[in-house]
Amino acid sequence: MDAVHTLLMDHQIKPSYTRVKIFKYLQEHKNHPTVDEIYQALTEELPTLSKTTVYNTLKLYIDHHLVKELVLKEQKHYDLITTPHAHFKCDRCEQLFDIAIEPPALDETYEDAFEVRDAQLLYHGVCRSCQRSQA
Amino acid sequence: MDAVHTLLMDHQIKPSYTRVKIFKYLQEHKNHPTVDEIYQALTEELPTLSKTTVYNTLKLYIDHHLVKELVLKEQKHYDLITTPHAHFKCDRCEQLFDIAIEPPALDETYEDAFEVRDAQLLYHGVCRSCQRSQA
DNA sequence: TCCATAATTGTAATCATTACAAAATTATAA
DNA sequence: TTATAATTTTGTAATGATTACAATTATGGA
Ligand SMILES: [Mn+2]
Ligand SMILES: [Mn+2]
Ligand SMILES: [Zn+2]
Ligand SMILES: [Zn+2]
Repeated sequence: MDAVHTLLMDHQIKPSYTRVKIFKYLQEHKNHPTVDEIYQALTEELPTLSKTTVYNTLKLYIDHHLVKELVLKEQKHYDLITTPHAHFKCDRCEQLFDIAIEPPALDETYEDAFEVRDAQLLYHGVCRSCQRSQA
Repeated sequence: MDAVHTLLMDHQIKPSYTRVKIFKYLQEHKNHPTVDEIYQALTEELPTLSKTTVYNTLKLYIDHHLVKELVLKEQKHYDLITTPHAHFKCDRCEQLFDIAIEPPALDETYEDAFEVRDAQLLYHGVCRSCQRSQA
């Protein structure tokens, strides 16, 4: 038996050959690969693999909280307020709210490894009025 | 004299009619409008306005740190590590690094206004090796 | 007025993501 | 096994925001 098999089965996901391959690729490449990187890497071993399958499979894993999507950009928004603050985006109504929290500074561990020029802190969830307008 | 005029002039930006209009729109709409929203709102008053101009003008303001771009999504990346942590993205080499910082929790002020389901903390800048490979 | 420069426009290209229907595979039951 | 249903995978086309770029227009000084 395979650990990935049992993990997927625990989540009611049928461990098809392709799905297991994609999962194991993520296990062996923790450096936040893109869809294209996953596709390019696996297409040798799985010559009939399609990119849609990679998208579909990742969506499946994300829905089961087995994989996290790093959402780094989207339709851009513009803010005249250039002082540090955070934002909350409602996943229902798509509204964007200001949050008066500053992104934390990097501590000594990272201080000389990275020169930070900008930080973005984004919360996702459901805003109050959208919570109410549900049952 | 106009405050926007002088502000732009201070930044060596010629305060053309269009540029002033776009800037004032941002001043009067602080809710993080998109390019399309800006364009749609101004196209009545400026019938010959083009979206490219909106893009160009915003880029100009961003370069002068008069406007901040909210980068909320981009080519997606996938992370098998679903526990809270932050990321640093190098603007030169595009590499993505893990940072062992948890996004701060929302305090009482926001606690019952927003139901947070996810948080993303992203730092931008230049990584060590890219700093070195410069003069 | 003439000319150089800058600003603006419009269209086409790019490219990641999504939609969707067809094809292939797998599971289930007769 | 064979038929049938359900699921998985595929391939292509659509979407839509952003960018590239060349053409056009406006501006300001000589
Ligand atoms: Mn804001
Ligand atoms: Mn990570
Ligand atoms: Zn909402
Ligand atoms: Zn770098």
